[in-house]
Amino acid sequence: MNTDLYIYNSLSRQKEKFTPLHEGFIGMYVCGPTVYNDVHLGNCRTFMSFDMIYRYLRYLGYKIRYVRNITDVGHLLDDGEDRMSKGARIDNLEPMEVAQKYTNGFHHMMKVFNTLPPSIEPRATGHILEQIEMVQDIIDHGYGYVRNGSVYFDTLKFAQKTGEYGKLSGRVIEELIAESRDNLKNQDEKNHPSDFAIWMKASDEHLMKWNSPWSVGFPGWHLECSAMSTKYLGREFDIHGGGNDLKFPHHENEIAQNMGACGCQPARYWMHTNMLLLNGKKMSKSDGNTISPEELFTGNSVHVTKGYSPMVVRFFMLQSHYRSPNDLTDEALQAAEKGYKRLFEAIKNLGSLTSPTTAPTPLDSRCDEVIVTAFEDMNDDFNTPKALSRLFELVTIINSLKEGQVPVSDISQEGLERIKSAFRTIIFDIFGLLDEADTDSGPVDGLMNLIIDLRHQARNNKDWSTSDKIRDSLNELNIQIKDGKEGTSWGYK
RNA sequence: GGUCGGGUGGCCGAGUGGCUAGGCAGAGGUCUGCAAAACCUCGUACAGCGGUUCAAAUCCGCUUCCGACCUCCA
Repeated sequence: MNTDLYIYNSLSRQKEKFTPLHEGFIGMYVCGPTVYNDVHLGNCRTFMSFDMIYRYLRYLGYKIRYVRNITDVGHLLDDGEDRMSKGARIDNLEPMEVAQKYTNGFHHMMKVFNTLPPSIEPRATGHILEQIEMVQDIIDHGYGYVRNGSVYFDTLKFAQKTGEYGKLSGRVIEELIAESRDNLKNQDEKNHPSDFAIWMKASDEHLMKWNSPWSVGFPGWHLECSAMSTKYLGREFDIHGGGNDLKFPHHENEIAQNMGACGCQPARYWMHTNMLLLNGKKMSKSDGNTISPEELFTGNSVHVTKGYSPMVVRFFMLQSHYRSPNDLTDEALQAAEKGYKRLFEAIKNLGSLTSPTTAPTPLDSRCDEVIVTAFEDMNDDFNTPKALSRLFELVTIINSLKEGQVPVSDISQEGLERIKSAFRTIIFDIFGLLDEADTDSGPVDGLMNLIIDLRHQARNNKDWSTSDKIRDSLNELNIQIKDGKEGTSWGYK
């Protein structure tokens, strides 16, 4: 078995063997949400992807410091207004009240999707000092200049000296230079159009502002990630992640800031998740092509015919690779829902299986091979759809054993235990799925056993009208009766 | 316009020079009192046009369509 992990590195545009900076330890930084609005479903995909990655790295035995920030300042709109301030103005709230409200909502949604909390979740407003220090470092190294109280990053100088600007996003600095010839005159304070603010002087009516050596103002958006990743993970760390729409300018500028301040490329592996589409198009509020997590759960949207549970959504996302675009459609969700239920039904069946066989069997080796392959798929840049397909190969075997199409003695008890263990590890620990049907407690099981028993008696008496009435009435209640070789079981449809 | 990534069967979605992806839907069958469930079998596929090759969905070129970024965005 190939136990090396390969990760697609956006910087090199190829899969690379993963080697951490410090053996056994991983530092991972993921760009978190801007908390000025309810969390976007596409955002959820990104964080679920990195949750799966975090979980898999943990499974591999690494000790991980997973840092995911909360952006609560510095994110400018077209008109120059800060997102937080705008949210505050609209809702008539303190900026921090807005941040708290949507942070709470974000945390709730992350919990609903069963993502693990990061090790550290720093806020931009809690790290103003670190950001000011970084601006100073950048100025000291000659890559920042001050204009009217604002500080800009000198991309041209940085590009010429290091040759690094544009590497991640594929931008060519010569083109940026060429562009500048036309635009230079219109540039207010900047030397070059691609220069970006690392500190901005605040206007009087600006709500969120701090003292600095240059002005009363606020940090540029790209700066927080540079400052906080450096603070918690060091100048160099292993993995930096985010949505691929952040590649430029955000991540490109982050690299420039880190290099400008400390002289080194911050992350060894840059990982980018792809977009979530809705009906083949990008989600967009303005043209109505959008759906919120809540609407998806309740079915209260023109885009879906019914609600889909958080775990079905998570399963749906696992069915595509994190680097591929994923098209959310009602039909695809229905398919995912059935697949999810089939998988968890098999897990239930697996739990009830025991075998009298003690010696290894051919079926044992076949299953072992499938399991090994599933982990190899995960080692190949976290290929969850492929690993999932292996699991479904086992689902068929499990069901055959359960229903007697294949004698249970064909597999050994130890072989069964290995499948159980692999399922636990992959489905629950790595994929982060939960059994949503597993909420029954109290009298329901007892009642169902009683009903099934009565139906069994009716069937023995060939009283088909009674037995069918029980079956059909339960069916109307969304309870499905399953007559198997080993007796009758039931489940929610 | 520039940069990057895509177009795979009815739907979603892996694969990336010769070898079954998988899920859902469909057809036939086994089982069943009848069904359902489960299992078995089956089908149609690689956007189009050229080229390279013994061999291409996979590599190259062109065309076309879609998405992301270039301006706030996961």
